[in-house]
Amino acid sequence: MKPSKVLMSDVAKAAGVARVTVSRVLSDPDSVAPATRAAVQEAVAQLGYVPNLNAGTLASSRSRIVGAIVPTLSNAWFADTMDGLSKVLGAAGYQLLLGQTGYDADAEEKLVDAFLGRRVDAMVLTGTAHTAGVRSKLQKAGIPTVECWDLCDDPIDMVVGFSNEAAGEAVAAHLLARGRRRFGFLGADEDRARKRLQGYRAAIARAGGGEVVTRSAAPPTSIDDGAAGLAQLLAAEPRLQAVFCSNDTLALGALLECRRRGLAVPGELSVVGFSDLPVAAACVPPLTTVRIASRELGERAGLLLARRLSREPGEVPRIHDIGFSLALRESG
Amino acid sequence: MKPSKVLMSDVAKAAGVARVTVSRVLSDPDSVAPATRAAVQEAVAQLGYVPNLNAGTLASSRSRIVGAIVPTLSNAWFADTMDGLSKVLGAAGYQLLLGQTGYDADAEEKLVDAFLGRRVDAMVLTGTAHTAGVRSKLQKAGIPTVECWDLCDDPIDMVVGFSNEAAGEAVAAHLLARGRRRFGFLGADEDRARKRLQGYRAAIARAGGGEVVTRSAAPPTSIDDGAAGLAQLLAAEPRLQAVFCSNDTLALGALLECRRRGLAVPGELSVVGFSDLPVAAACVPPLTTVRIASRELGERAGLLLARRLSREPGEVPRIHDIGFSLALRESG
DNA sequence: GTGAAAGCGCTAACAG
DNA sequence: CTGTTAGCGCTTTCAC
Repeated sequence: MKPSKVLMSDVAKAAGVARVTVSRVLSDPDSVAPATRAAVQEAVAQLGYVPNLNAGTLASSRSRIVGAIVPTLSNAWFADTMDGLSKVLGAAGYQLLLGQTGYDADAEEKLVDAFLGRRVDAMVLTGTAHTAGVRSKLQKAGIPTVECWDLCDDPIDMVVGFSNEAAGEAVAAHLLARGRRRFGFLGADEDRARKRLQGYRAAIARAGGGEVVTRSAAPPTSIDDGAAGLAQLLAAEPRLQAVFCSNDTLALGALLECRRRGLAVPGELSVVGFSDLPVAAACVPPLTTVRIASRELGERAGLLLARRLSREPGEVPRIHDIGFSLALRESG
Repeated sequence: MKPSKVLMSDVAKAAGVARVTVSRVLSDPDSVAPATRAAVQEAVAQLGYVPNLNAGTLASSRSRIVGAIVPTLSNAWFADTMDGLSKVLGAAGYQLLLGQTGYDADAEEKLVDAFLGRRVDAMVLTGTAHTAGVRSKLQKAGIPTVECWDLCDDPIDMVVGFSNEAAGEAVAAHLLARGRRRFGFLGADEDRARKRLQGYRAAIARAGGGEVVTRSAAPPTSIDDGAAGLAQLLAAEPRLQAVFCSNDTLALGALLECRRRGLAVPGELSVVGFSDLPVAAACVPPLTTVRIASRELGERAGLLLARRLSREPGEVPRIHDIGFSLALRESG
């Protein structure tokens, strides 16, 4: 059976009014006289009327849908961001069209095309590295857009995130302060991880700290990647004193490998992660990591979009630094 | 600037054909003569035409969108299922409209209304416990629907999952075989966790195993809930020998609490989790848990829907048991 | 406060 | 293989 063939005109007839009136009751109840409104609402309930939102979208060119694109939902940090985003957007009456790129920039552009074809009212992207096409299409579309999980000077529209370079520097500074001298880095092979490495490396170089031994794995990275990566790092530099992992999953794997080898953490090796997953506080030893408020990041993005979409007074700033902090625990 | 005001008629004019022809080139290229097709494709590229999919949906009543509803994305198991679903659906040319209920059945019904209003081509729900309205609306809509993460005899349309009761029984059997006698259960306060408890309890009773001490927390549950819950369980029954947690997050918390108290696991207490998160194998001690192929579950759901949506020959079975297995590790 | 008319941009039939 | 004729079901003016 096809979707309830009850149309707005049926409701109108049942309530003894014109279609527009039904439409008004649905979208702006206060613009209709209480008695009329009640009659319409009853007819709607009686008939079980389900408005076809696509028709509405076509007529009004407002879809009440926002598109969001993440590399993968399997990384808890992105899932948390989407959780926050979806919650806020839902409360504001918007729905979430979600796509995954698998860390592929071309896949991202295809998703943008598809979402734009859907006439989404706004877009959320992950990161600030996109194809030229993504930038131009989004700018041409002129819809509110927020890029997440990083910062940059010339966002497509808005950015909400933190400086990945600065986070890397902060980790280096911390490790340096703890007296570590031989540094390693274990990363996912993607833009934001590379920026963390950049900051880390720069701060270490500035302090005269020598080379950073590096290994990276194709994202999405796993605990096993972390374990294997640490083994490689250790093979390349047996005297390694500290390793910064571009995410907590890798760090958990590194910790696991240390346990297997009987390598004392942080006694012989400091291990630092990134993003502060809940398990970071519960593992052995508790993981020192960079705390990112992933869910709040998504909520913030949602709030910004809701504000922009509501065409209310006031300019909305383009750059939103939500910062980060070091969660100092025992591993480093 | 509004979305590129290039219409299909503009493309048609530029290519010297009728609108339908453009439409055909876009939806079924082979149905158009090569020369015409090429001309149209060039015009599309030249003008940067972005078809308005909402207009198409309205005219054809096929949206190429599937709606999915989960309690929360913050639980890795649901996020993984959505990852698998989205991947498969994307490959089949469908997009994912995602909603979170926060474990609220009424919220679920509202989402169903909204999605149906969007004329989604199919729906994916979590669990088999829904309001009567959800059932009837979905059945009336007559779209392919799959319920996930559980099993039942009379699905709305299709189910793909496993028996939560049987999983609970299997855990009990395992613990019983290991000689445990005083059982506890730590659960999230939601349908599937309750079913796991049911099976667990039944199997224990059948073996003459006495009462099961129980504590539950409001979902989504955290590691802290697990730690606190174990403390409560121990307060109620200090001689506790085994605790089955309705998910790995709670189990991780329980493990943490044991460590704090110096309670030997599994020496003094067996701890068993559920879902087999990646960390389950990496924590200390490695967690015995019930392995659920969360991502494959989502892929399977996507495949079923794709098959049904493609109106190809062959009936599609309604009930799909993907099973579960015990991941026996050290904690229990 | 309510209604009438005129589309929104595309696809479904059916012709030719 | 291509074009013509009608809508899909709602919202938008602009009157009254």
